[in-house]
Amino acid sequence: MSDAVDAVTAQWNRERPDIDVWPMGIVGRLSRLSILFERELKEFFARHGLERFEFDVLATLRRSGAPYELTAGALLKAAMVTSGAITNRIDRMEAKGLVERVRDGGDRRSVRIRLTPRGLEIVDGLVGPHVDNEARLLAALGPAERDQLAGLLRVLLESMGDTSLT
Amino acid sequence: MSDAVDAVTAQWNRERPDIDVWPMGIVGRLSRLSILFERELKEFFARHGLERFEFDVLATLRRSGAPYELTAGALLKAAMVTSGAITNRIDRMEAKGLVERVRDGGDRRSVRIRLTPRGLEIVDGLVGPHVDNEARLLAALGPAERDQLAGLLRVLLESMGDTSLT
DNA sequence: ATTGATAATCTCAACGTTGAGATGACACCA
DNA sequence: TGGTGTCATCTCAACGTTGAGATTATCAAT
Repeated sequence: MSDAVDAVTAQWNRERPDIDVWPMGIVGRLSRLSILFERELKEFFARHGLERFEFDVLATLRRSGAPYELTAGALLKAAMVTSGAITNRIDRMEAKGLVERVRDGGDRRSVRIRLTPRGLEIVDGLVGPHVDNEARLLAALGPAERDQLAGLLRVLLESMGDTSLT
Repeated sequence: MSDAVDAVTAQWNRERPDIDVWPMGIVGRLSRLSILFERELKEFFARHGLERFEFDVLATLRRSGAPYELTAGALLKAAMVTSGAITNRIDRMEAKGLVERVRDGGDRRSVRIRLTPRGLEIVDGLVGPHVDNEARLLAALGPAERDQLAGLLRVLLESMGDTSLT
């Protein structure tokens, strides 16, 4: 079988046989898959009345454990967005009652973002279905292939310096 | 070794041991890698005076072969963006003299976007270095691992229906 | 020929992100 | 205690994309 990227590399081989474009076989597929997955996830969360980024923030807070709060800085690192984006996201989620800003701590520069009872309830009810949905997207792979793929991606992520989030 | 996603799954296992979050090991890494790669590519093209999307359009036209022209529809499918985005991109690239719109064909609804001599020269000089740059990002993988990874990603891309571009 | 359905592109307002800079707070050293 | 550098967050204008609708063209059936 062949996919869209096979067509791309075949074209390059015909037009520029002097160049071995093998890296596109990985980078290109990674990029396209990421877009397609993102679309599916967006659709899934929309069906449950949530924006993609909202679940992302809720899940980051939830998995950090009680009392379910993190600084804005920790959230922006986890989401890989800029500080402006996180401020905006928290503003909107605070207005919807999903999280709240807490400012009592020792360092008054930092803000702690805390899950509200409503936010906790929503994320706890949705993690399971979300994982099931992701599993559906990966159904084409067998158990051994999943482990293999995860392992190869881990090697790359490490080589890019993507370690820890705290 | 471990990466940021290992930290995420470890947190979930502690907080919600009832849920097996293995799909995150793939979807999460794919997403993060895609963002990191995108940043690197953006930086690379900036060093060569190009926007990321500009190279994308130039390369799509170049690899289609002489006379290096495609419809706007073909370009938006290849780039996976909406029609509004492609119109905007072509507008700006036309203003910079990288491509030109040609409207003579049989179907007067469609517009053919053609590489200008300048656009052709730029893309032909940059494909090689671009591929080298991508290879650098993948240097952590050995030859056999690359093939394995490309193959696994192809399976997923096919299962998502991502075939052909024409 | 006329109608209706589909297709390809363009238009444009709404939206979210980026990136640079402002603000306020902390830490260290003199 | 004053000064300097760094840090965490917020502010905001610029920018690009989305998504819906408008426009113009083609095709099939009658």
